[in-house]
Amino acid sequence: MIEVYNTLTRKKEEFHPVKEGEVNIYCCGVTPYNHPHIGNARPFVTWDVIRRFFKYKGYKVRYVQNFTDVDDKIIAKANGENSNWKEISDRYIASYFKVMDALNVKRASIYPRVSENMDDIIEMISGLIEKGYAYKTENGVYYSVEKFPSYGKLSGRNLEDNEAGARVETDETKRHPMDFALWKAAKPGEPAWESPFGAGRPGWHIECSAMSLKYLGETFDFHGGGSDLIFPHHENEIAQSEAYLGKNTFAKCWCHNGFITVHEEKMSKSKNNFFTVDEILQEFDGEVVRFFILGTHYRSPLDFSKERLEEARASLKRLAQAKETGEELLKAEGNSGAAAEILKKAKEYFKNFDEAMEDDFNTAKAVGEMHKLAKEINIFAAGNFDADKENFSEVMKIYLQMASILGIFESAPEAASSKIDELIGFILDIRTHAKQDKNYEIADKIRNGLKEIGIVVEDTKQGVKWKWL
RNA sequence: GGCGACAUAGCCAAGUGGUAAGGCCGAGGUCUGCAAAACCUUUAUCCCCAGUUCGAUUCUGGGUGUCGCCUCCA
Repeated sequence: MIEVYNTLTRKKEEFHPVKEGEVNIYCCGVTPYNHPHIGNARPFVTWDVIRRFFKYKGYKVRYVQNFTDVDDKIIAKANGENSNWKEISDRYIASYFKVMDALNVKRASIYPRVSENMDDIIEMISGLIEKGYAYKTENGVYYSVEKFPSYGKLSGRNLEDNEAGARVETDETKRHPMDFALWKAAKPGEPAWESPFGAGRPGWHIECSAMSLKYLGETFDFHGGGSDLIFPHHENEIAQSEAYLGKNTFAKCWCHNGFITVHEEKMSKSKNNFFTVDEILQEFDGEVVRFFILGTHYRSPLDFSKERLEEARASLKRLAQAKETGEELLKAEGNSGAAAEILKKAKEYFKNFDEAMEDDFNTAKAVGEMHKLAKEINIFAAGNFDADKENFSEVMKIYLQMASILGIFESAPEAASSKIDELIGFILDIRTHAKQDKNYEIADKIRNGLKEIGIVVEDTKQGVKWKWL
């Protein structure tokens, strides 16, 4: 039984998939206006492990992560360096992928961008206006929070509380201070798209509602992101989506990770106390950074420092050493040492590991169980120059299964192979979910690209398969 | 001011109504010509007070402290 903490209900809930055998996840991605810092990376490493775990459990996982590629900060940055929003967002999206590859984060099923989903966003805004949840002003289109009675249910606020703390700067054209922009009317020097309510660009929150609906449907299993997104971003997403759909069937479970802090203070771009992943990678392996993040439960705060990273490195090294020791023992001649006892222990530790992961993805405990097995492997290897191969290779399989769920110790071929799997999955996904013919073209493009590097993709009744030429 | 989270060994970090996983550092040891590396052994009564209970670190109430959200933010 998998239990996951739901921010909406403030308790752990039993997981039951919306669709049998599938897990559908939407995680808010980045606004690409800068290189990702370690705090940005946390949710993606977290969800990467969650995805791996569900996959291990036999689920088909569809994971959608957006790029907010049209945004105030991107525009500001572009204007600052005499560039344009597209160039800026492409640059930092590339940087994002580079960093995620270094952290061994698997690619999402799809990375929708605001600029590529404008029609769906506009359609949703139109719907909200028609249903009376939104209104037009000279500045754009606003969502009327007073029309949505359960506004505040995720963050545990009510409109009065918010008013008390509302900032001084108010927009006179809004009906309520908490009303938020769905569409911002075009301004000189800013990119704009045509719409029935005038040229302009989307507000921040509507994109995630529109794109999650488009790629995951009306109800899906998990919606994730950093806990700073609870209010207002996710609160607003709920208001938009549920008002638009006319029912409260949006994300079933809301998951929020804690922050990475520096000297016990939240790391953020505005506080200028951040460390980009790039600069950390100068000194530490991506695997170490990943392991550092997994050493603490995802909902707890995690204080960043060089000392913590060094600790993570030492701890990870111990695990790596045990892997080598075990593998060497397997290669050794002979087949006499009895490994039945250690296999029994390995199974027990794996059960603990699995239960830890089932309990709100407790990676910190899971890592502890892996260490216990590492120690057993070391002790066993010290006393047996020739092991009972059959049982001991089972032990090592269990050990590597733990590693694979955590996403560590993946050799280059394994990583490449898993990347190919992702791409194939992506093709399959497009075929299943595509609305537009254009998407089939993309699938064919990927297929042809793979062929160029020697991989043949075949359609079968069981799905899409691949092999080396 | 409103809402919320957290408080476990030198450091980091799990966890449970019946006397506390794991890691790092330190100490001792094995091995080695010495050293290093590696491995083994070893280190706590859980912020304070009151209550519930046969029994609380774990539940309840109160305090203290730290952090976060309420403004862009993963």
